[in-house]
Amino acid sequence: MPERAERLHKLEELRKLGINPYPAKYQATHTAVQILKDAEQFIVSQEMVDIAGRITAVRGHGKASFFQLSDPSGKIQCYAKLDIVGPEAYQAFKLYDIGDFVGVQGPVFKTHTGEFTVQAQKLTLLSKSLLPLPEKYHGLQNVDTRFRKRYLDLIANPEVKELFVKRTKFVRSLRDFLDSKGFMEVETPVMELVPGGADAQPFVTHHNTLDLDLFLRISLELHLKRLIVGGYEKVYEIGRVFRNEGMSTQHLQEFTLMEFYWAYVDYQTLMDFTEEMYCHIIKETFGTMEIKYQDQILNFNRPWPRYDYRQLLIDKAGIDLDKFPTAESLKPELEKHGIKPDPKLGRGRLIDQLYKKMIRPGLVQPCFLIDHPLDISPLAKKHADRPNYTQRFQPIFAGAEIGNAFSELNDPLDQRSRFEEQAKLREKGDAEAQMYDADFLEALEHGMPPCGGFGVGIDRFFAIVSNSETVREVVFFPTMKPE
RNA sequence: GAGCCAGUAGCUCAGUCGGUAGAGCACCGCCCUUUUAAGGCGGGAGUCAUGAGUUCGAAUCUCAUCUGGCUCACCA
Repeated sequence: MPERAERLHKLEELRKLGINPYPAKYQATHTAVQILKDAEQFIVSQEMVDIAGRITAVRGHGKASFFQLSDPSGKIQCYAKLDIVGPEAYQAFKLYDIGDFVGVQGPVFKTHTGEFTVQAQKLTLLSKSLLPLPEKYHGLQNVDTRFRKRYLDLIANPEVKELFVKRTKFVRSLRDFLDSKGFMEVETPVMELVPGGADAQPFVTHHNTLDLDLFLRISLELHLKRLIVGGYEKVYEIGRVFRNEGMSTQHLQEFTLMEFYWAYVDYQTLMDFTEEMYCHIIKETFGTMEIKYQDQILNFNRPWPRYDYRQLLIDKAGIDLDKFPTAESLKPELEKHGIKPDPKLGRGRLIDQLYKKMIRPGLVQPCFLIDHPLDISPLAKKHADRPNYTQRFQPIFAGAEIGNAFSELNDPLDQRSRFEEQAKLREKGDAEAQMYDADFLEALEHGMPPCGGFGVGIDRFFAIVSNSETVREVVFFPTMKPE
């Protein structure tokens, strides 16, 4: 690595000049953007400014040099001139590299070509870098390297840095919204004896002292409902969950889920609330309700249409679920549409396959899918007058389910029989059927008030509304195989 | 998990028919005191992803492996 050796040599040279290449602190007075915003005033007042940042470009001219300093606010040009900084400081400056952190103190001026520039009177090395940065013009393109060394991506590609600022804003506006509506943010265990609340395979870990296998949670649901049993009426959690499944542009091994539970309301109230919440955070984050996604515009303005699950399958696929009460009776319908049904799977999964193939891709503009079949909703309350359907909805846009909610099942005996049904599916080979959680059933038997519950994967939601190609783009360090 | 594509200097990329490994940026030396991807002259820098094979000779052809991307299938 010849460049590294060269920089190590410079490091020694700097030390010989009596310069500490790694000082502990620096007190800047301004950011790049602050200076640029009021540059005319700074020129008139000749006030000294002081900024700290990383050198990201150098344009040398012998006894004077322009260089670009980048800080989190943006970048600004600086000028180091032998006559002004003095021979020792200029000699040291020649040993600086692109990538080094420096502090620059001096007045602001305007160059012949009209660029506001800090005229360095004092230069302070704040950290010497030993490895070169990616190229200044093309940046860092290699996706593998961008994800493995995200810090280089953030340095080289400003739009990536901006994307993550947006993500933070997005999550904060979600949190602010829920707080403003009187919800309490809580934290519940990541390691569980029984992972529940979703159809997914868990990661397993081991507790040495107890000699006990534990699962990483796949959802937040069952613990949050225990808190509703405990007497809270409005709780939410934003937390990481883990699913041991395939990798793709739409799936992560760990992702951030938000779930909230609200006592005494049903899914209808939740649906209005969700519409309001989504519109709020989109407006707060992006300042508009019309979001570009690939070659389309998603229009989030309310109200969003609400489509009945059964009716939609009738309209779009010509299949009335009520006429196919068993898995066996439904299989020919799947085959008719070119789906070959897995013999291990139950009626619910078959319905799900049908929906994913026939319905979901066509749902581009924001809408709600409502009243899902019982078979695919093991934790949702039934409709009193239609026991094969549940009080459930999913917000959908860009052909993806961005959220899931229902009137929570609080009948402990019904919940017990649903778990038993899931257990049978597991025995038949459905690895993603839900596990029997006796502790949760006991909690329900102590009484849970009627309650609406909602969950959404933050990463996918944000990936779509930020027009990101993949969900991995909106996570700093997506899981990668070792090189 | 299946198919297709890619991997060459720190970065972005060329590399023809199999014949000594190339450019720009970055880095080093010299020149240059208002540049904007600064400029000029010169220079250093490589296990061509890895491992086998074919060949007098392989970045190039063959096979296997690794990593990534895209498409498809399944999970938010």
